[in-house]
Amino acid sequence: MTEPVAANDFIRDIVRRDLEQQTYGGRVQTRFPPEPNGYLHIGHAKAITVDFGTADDFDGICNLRLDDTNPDTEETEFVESIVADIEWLGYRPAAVLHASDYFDQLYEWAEYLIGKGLAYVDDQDTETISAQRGGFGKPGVDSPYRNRTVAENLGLFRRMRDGEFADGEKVLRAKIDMNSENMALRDPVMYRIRHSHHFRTGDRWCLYPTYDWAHGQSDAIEGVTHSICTLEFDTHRPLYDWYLSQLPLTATAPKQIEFARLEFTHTVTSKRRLAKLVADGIVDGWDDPRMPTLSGLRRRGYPAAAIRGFCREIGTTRTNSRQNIEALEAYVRRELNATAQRRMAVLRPLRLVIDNWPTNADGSPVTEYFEVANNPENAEDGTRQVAFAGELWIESEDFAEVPPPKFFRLTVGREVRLRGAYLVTATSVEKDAAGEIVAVHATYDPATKGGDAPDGRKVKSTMHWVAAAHSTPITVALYERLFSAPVPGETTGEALDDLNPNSREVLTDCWAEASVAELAPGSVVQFERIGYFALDPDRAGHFHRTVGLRDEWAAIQRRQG
RNA sequence: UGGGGUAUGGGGUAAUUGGCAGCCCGCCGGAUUCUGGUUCCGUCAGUCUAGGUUCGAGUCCUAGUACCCCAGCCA
Repeated sequence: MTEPVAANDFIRDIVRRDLEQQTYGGRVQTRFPPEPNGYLHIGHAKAITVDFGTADDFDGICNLRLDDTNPDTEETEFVESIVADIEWLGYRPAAVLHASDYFDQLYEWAEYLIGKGLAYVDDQDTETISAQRGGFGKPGVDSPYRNRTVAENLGLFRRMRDGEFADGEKVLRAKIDMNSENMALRDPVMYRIRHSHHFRTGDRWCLYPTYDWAHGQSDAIEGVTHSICTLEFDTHRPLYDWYLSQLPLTATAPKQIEFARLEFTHTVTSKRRLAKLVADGIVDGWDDPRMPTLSGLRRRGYPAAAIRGFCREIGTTRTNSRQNIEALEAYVRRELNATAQRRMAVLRPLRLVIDNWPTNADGSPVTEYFEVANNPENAEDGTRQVAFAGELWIESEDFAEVPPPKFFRLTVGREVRLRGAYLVTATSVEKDAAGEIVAVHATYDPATKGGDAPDGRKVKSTMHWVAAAHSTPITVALYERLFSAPVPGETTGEALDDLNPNSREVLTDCWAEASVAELAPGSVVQFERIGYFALDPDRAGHFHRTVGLRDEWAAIQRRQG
């Protein structure tokens, strides 16, 4: 699939203008700044394509910066997965950096602000500070500690750093405006005391900067020009700018730009809630193929190019929206149709017996081999040999004793094509004591070898099949969507109660043509007329359903009610 | 409740900055097809509301409405 040209969006307009006006001396630098407290998900894919894509388009650079300012939630495991997922998506950071690299500089700047009388140590607890902050439309009140002297603040702040106080006993606050209509400006907390082990800095610090105090300053230290983030930080921009304007910076300060995050129907994209699915054992881990994490989608066979193409396609805006998950799936199909090899497999087998199939001199059934294209969309993928014999498996839904309207497939008296092999006509059904069909009997027309009738007669259906004696058993995890509701638990924030009980369904009595044994682990194939399936990297013969084919027959049945 | 942000077909997203509302997905219909897949052609359908300015408004003005974000020592 050719990658579409990058959309013209408002972020690129801003960058273009800064380039024209030489705001940053012709430089463009962005950053992708996830907190390493979970795995990256499809929502992050959007941010990644925007951050890296914008830099790429203007010959700039984009760093990965792990925003590791909260030691209680962050782990090395998450850093490693983040690095791997970005690479898988097709981007390479100019550098892998950490906010914790700047703890010393941040501390120094905090003392600088204290020196300017712009920060103070507050002895009150969270609840008190929160109450004093006021509310929407209600002004805050000054902390009784707001007017401590510089010397006193400095002394206290150093003692905070030196570990003389317990968690929560004191905080450092910026002295801005307790009456601001922007809540972010009502003396925000810059540092809190946490006697916690940090996965990188260990026990060196018991003082940790908050997001607001760390983020813009980290951008400035790295030389970021355009700091692209999501919409919820919009009201933080004045604070972002305030900090930078108070510091002794020599270069032009970076610019925060916000855009709408990516959300999907039927999909949770909140790290907190994804973490809960993992913790509750509802999924097998962050990379469970049903998860919307990049590692989950990868295991499930979603091509990175499809995700990239989708993110480009939907553009970058400030409008909150929710994408239909089907739209992403359409991109996956488009990509896979061009790249996935075709194989035949039968998921719900029904025995088809060709009564006039010849036997060898010794009485054993004849085996015939047909050459079948690996991908009709791409001749370079070549062909393979598929065995055919008188006992076959066909899809049970491809036979109907009493055919419904518009049913083109096999029924007694009807001729259909077995793909690449012969035209066959069903003659009778065989039932067990309970009346269930256990086999269908048919005759084949030897003149239709390869699937074409010399007299030019047409059949309405071409079906897939597997020769019983030349097939290999496989298991297939269907992975219907994890949430049946379009917007799972959005209003309550907790409700994961619309979990789809069928999301884990695994079919075991499945047969595929023998050649699937040669498939590379992790590769994605199209089982013809069924869908795309990814071979599990660690379990031979186990397939994850990536996405189904567009299903015209299902649509017809729906229309018929 | 104060502030900030956003509104274009069923879902997304454009519109040369006041000049024919375009594109993608979907839906529906048709053609092709050894996958009821793919491909191709076609149809349906939109500027949040009410006023105003203008030869002309998605775009400008006025007044409303709806939705999202902010009162963590999370990010």
